[in-house]
Amino acid sequence: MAAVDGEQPQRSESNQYDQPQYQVIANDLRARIQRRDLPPGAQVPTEKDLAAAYGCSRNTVRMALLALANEGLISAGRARAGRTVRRREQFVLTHRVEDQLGATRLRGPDSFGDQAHRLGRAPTQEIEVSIVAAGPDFGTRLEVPADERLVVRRRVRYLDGTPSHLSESYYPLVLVKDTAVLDPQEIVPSVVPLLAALGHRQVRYTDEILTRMPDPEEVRLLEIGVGVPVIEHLRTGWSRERPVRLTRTVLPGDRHQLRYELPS
Amino acid sequence: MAAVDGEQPQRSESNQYDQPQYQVIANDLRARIQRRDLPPGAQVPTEKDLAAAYGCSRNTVRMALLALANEGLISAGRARAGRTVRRREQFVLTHRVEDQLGATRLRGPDSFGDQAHRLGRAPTQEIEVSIVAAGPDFGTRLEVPADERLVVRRRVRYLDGTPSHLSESYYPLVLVKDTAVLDPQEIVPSVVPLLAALGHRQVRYTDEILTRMPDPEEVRLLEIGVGVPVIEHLRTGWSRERPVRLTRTVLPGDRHQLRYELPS
DNA sequence: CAGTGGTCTAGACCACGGA
DNA sequence: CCGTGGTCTAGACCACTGG
Repeated sequence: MAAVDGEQPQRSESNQYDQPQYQVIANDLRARIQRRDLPPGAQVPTEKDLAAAYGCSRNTVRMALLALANEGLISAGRARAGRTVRRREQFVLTHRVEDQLGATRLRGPDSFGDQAHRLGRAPTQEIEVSIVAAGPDFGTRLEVPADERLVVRRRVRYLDGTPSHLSESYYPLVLVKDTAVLDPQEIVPSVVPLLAALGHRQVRYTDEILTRMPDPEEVRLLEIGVGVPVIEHLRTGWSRERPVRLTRTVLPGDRHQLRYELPS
Repeated sequence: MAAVDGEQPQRSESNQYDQPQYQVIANDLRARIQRRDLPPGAQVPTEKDLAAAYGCSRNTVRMALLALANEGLISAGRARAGRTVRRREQFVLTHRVEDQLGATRLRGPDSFGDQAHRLGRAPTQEIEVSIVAAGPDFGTRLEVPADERLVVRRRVRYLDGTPSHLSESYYPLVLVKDTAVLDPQEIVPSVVPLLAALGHRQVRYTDEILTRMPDPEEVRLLEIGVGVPVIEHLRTGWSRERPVRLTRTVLPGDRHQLRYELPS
């Protein structure tokens, strides 16, 4: 069945709807996964076997498998271990916002440690503090010029040694100069009361939530699999006068969800 | 440079960090895009030209380009039109939640029409009503058995004729039997006051936000490009006694974001 | 060590869309 | 029309990993 000479590579053979063969294979495998014929954790047949089963070349099978991997349904192969059907949401970390009974008790993504402990998992983190120019995106949100200097506290958080998520907080340098914010240590209880003591009490905030595919840096830092998107969560905190902090959290989509609990 | 006989396919030639060639090419192109050497909307060089430029086969170039497409950075090719650098967020639809000054004025994703008009764009929708079994996921959230029957109002919304997003609302059939909820028309002002009139006033709700890659059905319905993840937004509405509604919204990640504005 | 998936080649034909 | 990307083949070598 080569593309040699006068032999068309069977379009419309078992394929009345003129779909490429690799998509037919992908659809078939996808259906087998969804009807639990191939349950989560199961071995996907080897590329060679699939090629034999569907009567096509290994590359065609690979196109199907890569498509499924990009949909997040199966893992990439690891040599002798082969591919497996991906397990759904092993450890979902919930980022909760509550507003209970008039008492505005709000817990944001920073309750990470609490939740980890409640799940019986050991949270660790690496903190890195630096000073950067705001740039257009962050400058707009913090209402400062693009060349304004910001303190950024970047943390990679881990659960039981496995990367969980990335969280960066930005503060205008003028607001936090000569404070513990510049110290690359955990600030207890958190930066919010520290800002309040400096006269910048946070009275409201805005959350923006987007999704996109991770960049290679994030893939490396957070050990994100093929076909797994991330949630980007931007929280801008405001005092009565101005925005005082911006937190950017990047969450691998297969291990996290956000949750808001609110009165109607 | 084939894999013929005694000739290793140049590992470690211009490549001291032992990265596959297609990743080197992808990294190079990614850098050119990020530094606006290839600005949004620009033509990506043809596969043939890239193969010549990098001295490799077209398939290797294709692997690099497919990787970039899966990251959402470039479009798929359309014959003579070639590939282009994808434009960022053409029309971002904001789903806002506000809670202002004690007066709990909350606007959810259902303010779609309002926002569309404010943006000067024409919203349309297709509504489809059916009755389904709850299943485990929806059953748990609505606190009903998995075989409980639910009314589902499914709508595909469009802006200026272009698919915007998918929104499905689920109601236990026993709560809404013989009401307008079963009528596949827009309910004015909305279902929430209708439920309230039936004795199921919504007093709080829970939002769950996840991200994943779209399934082929969603790709087709919403015309989602390669490498674009979706946001799945689940809102469970509660009366004083029980959950009364569940809304599931699927938003293509390249055209939407969620936004919450809350007091601290 | 045997076999897996990852990478890569050098071809081929096709549908499609811009000029 | 002609060149583009989409699909497909039939090979090859390699790194890695499980038994």
